[in-house]
Amino acid sequence: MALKIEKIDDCRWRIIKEGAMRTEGLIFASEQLMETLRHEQALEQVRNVATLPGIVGPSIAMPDIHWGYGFPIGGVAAFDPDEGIVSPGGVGYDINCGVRLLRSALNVEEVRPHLKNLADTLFRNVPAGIGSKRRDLKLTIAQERQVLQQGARWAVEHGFGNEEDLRHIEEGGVIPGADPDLISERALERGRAQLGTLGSGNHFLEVQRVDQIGDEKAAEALGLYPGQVTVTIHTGSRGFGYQVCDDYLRLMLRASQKYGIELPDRQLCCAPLSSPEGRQYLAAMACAANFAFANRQLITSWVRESFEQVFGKNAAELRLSVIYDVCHNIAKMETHQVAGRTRRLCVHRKGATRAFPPGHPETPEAYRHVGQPVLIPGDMGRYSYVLVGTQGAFEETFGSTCHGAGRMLSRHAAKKRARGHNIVAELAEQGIIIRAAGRATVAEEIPEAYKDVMDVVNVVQQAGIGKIVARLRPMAVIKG
DNA sequence: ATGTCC
Repeated sequence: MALKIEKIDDCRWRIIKEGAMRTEGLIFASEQLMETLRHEQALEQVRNVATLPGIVGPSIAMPDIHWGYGFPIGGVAAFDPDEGIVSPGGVGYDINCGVRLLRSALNVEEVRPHLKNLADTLFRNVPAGIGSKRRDLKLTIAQERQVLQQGARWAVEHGFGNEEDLRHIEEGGVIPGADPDLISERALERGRAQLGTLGSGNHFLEVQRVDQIGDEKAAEALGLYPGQVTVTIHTGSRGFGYQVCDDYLRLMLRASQKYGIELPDRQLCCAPLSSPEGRQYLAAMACAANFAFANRQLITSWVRESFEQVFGKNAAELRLSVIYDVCHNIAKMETHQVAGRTRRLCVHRKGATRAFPPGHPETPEAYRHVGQPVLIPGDMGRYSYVLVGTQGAFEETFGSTCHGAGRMLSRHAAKKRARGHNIVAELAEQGIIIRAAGRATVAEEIPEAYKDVMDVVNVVQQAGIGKIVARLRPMAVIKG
């Protein structure tokens, strides 16, 4: 059935409510981005999400939306705790995939002469690639269970980082209510040697330089200035989160039947938030989210160590501090204002980033006057963006915004496009050093496979659901 | 995204 789509304004479109839809769809896109989306399955997925029980407000799509498992990637949907549901497909396989940004006291001129050495050292110290493991940190199951409950705090308490880091992570780096008893043996076994590894696909570790400032006041609050060197870590919960998602999809298929939930697509399988199955998923999901927070915290520690080795400077001189760490694949109970009423809601963000406004109590004190930092990676050839959350996002999108450039070519199409090209050499000509575990991953990740992230963040800023603070250019990229 | 199918 063809979707009925109408233009609201220069950056908003509505999927008109009809049939089994309980609410309308709201798409953030420019005219130009909408042209690329119009025939995408992803928009049907926005419509499908709108049929789910207890949805509050519209089924939302960000400008970087693309097709995902059940729910679109780049989607936001909020559900009432009594009438609504929670769905693993609304979070994604990589639970708490997220981005962490570190600033440094180094500038581009100081780093450039050591860049090759830095890339090699980072590549050696942070395992990358599918199935990558750390032989030096293989946890016992008992230790792993602690990680699942304590998240980034576990890493800090074991000598990897400091209390200051924890204050600059969404939720302080630990989601409450995690219950390791709800995790399968298989998930525990897969996760055991993967803590502190980067993974594959679009995950990366990048040394960058601050290229442009969009908002002086916010940049100053975040400690960013032109020519400064930063580091971005983009990874999630690895095979652990994948296995948790897989395990719970099975449970949710049964639960959907048990509670008589009609699904336009089996991949939307879910359970009422008020049911034992719904609560179990949230408690298991919290374990995977905490695994990912610990993962990014450990990698941060090895990034610091790598810089110390390469530059022969100590931590106090390098000042590699965490600006922020934010999730873009998660479902969380949050407090929002809906039609003038304060409500607790379960907000699913799948390929969407929390973007809380200035003054929000959950924004770290150092940033409270400017808004919560929002980290938007682009492709490895162009740039990434730092934004802050806005009141507009809080009112219109449950405090959410986009999460990246958005894939334009499938992985298969990207590999075809990359044929006959030496991507690593071509990027080296532009002064960007790539160190990758596998050639295939680099081909899948060619810059042309992605939309220009600038187009995406411009829509977000124009719509008022995010404010651009700075643009970051890649210098060295570690890939899976 | 993912020991890319236990």
